[in-house]
Amino acid sequence: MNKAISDKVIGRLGQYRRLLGRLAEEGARFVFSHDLASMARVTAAQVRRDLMVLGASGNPAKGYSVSGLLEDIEAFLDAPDGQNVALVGVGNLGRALLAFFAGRSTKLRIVAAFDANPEKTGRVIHGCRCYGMDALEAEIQREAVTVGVIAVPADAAQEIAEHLIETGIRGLLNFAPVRLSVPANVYVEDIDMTVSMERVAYMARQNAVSLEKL
Amino acid sequence: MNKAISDKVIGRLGQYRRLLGRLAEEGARFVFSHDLASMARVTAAQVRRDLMVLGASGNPAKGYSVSGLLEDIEAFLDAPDGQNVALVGVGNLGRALLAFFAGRSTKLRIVAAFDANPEKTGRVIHGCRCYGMDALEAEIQREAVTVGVIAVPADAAQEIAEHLIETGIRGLLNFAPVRLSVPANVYVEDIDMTVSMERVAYMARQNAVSLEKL
DNA sequence: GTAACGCTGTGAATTATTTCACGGAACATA
DNA sequence: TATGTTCCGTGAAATAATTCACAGCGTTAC
Repeated sequence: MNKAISDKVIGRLGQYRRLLGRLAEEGARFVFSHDLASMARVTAAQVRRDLMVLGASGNPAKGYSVSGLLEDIEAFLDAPDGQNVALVGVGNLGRALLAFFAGRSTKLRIVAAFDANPEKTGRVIHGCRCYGMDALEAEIQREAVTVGVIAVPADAAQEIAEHLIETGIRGLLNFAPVRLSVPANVYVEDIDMTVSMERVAYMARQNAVSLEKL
Repeated sequence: MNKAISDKVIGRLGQYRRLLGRLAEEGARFVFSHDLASMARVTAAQVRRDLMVLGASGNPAKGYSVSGLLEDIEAFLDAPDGQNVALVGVGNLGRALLAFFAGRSTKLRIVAAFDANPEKTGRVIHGCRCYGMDALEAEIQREAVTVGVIAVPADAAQEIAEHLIETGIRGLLNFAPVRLSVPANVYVEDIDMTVSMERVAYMARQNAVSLEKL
């Protein structure tokens, strides 16, 4: 068995992919680890270590092939046929997410949205059709959805997570400010904007204070 | 000088605060570290270690005082008079953020929003007034804003970050999928939904695969 | 009054993550 | 072909984060 790769590495590989895409557009054929590193704000050693998991290898004189790396990262991160995503909660945030992800990637597609409010049912928002909560299981199975995005109020999130897990979903992106309780074989990534905002505020204050000390 | 506290600890303290608030509403007077731990999905030792930074202390028989801890965390995390926040970018995401944070906290207030599109200027969205980009500096200084939220397209983010930093802001919450280049005394927290989504998709796939191996 | 319990606070150990540092290889130049 | 340069790949070291584990204490029960 291959020794589990940490989520930090996965995240940085995603970063590198984006940067490489930009480089490719600019016509770059090769890139050095320290170039990628400075773009991603990490060290060159970190980049090289991250790329080790791909088995990709570079050339001491020219660096890494931009297109080669892109292919390697894609082969590593993406499912060959892509993965379908379902969004639950079509409020302000849900709609913003639909807009944000609409057409962004062919490998990750938000194929269905669900909302408890029946007024939303049947509408098509940023190319994505809305369903009532009662259609959740059937639609998720029909589309073979593997990832769920939770954009509902905090008090509804746990119930919806359980519902999604019942349908077989094993990955959740959770925007609700609660800690979900899920079985060990389900991966949850929390995007907790409240906590993030508080942290930035705290750190901003520290920086301001430490300046005064100079 | 007090040994810098890691951002992970700050984040968890924010979590604990939210959980304690909920406990207080339910009428709980005392809480054990393992209760808080199971709610926050961390270990009890982790909770106790995090609380050490507050200097707060619990009682071996009753645990920690809920209201006492709340006060201690507040004293630690919040600025006594609160902090003002400015949002740049009033697109789908920006509006969702305004809705999300509207009235949520008296300590962190989004007091102004800015957008390059002149149609937005003058509008009041979820209680927050929109200004043109030319008003940025004056308004930020008038309101003594200390935190900036960047919700603009990737290619505009760096320029706006620089502009915000020029006005004196030392903390940024960045939703644009780019790595900002900022001086060392500015704290940036990235919320990179693309990377998060890709990571969840990858992890979901791993979980699905590891199941097959059983 | 005192014994028993179960928790806190924390030094030490462990684990995870990042960085250092250097041998070896590919290319450029002459 | 030889030589120099620069970077890659990676074991080893360093650092950061988490968990273990236990002494000591407040409470409760008797």
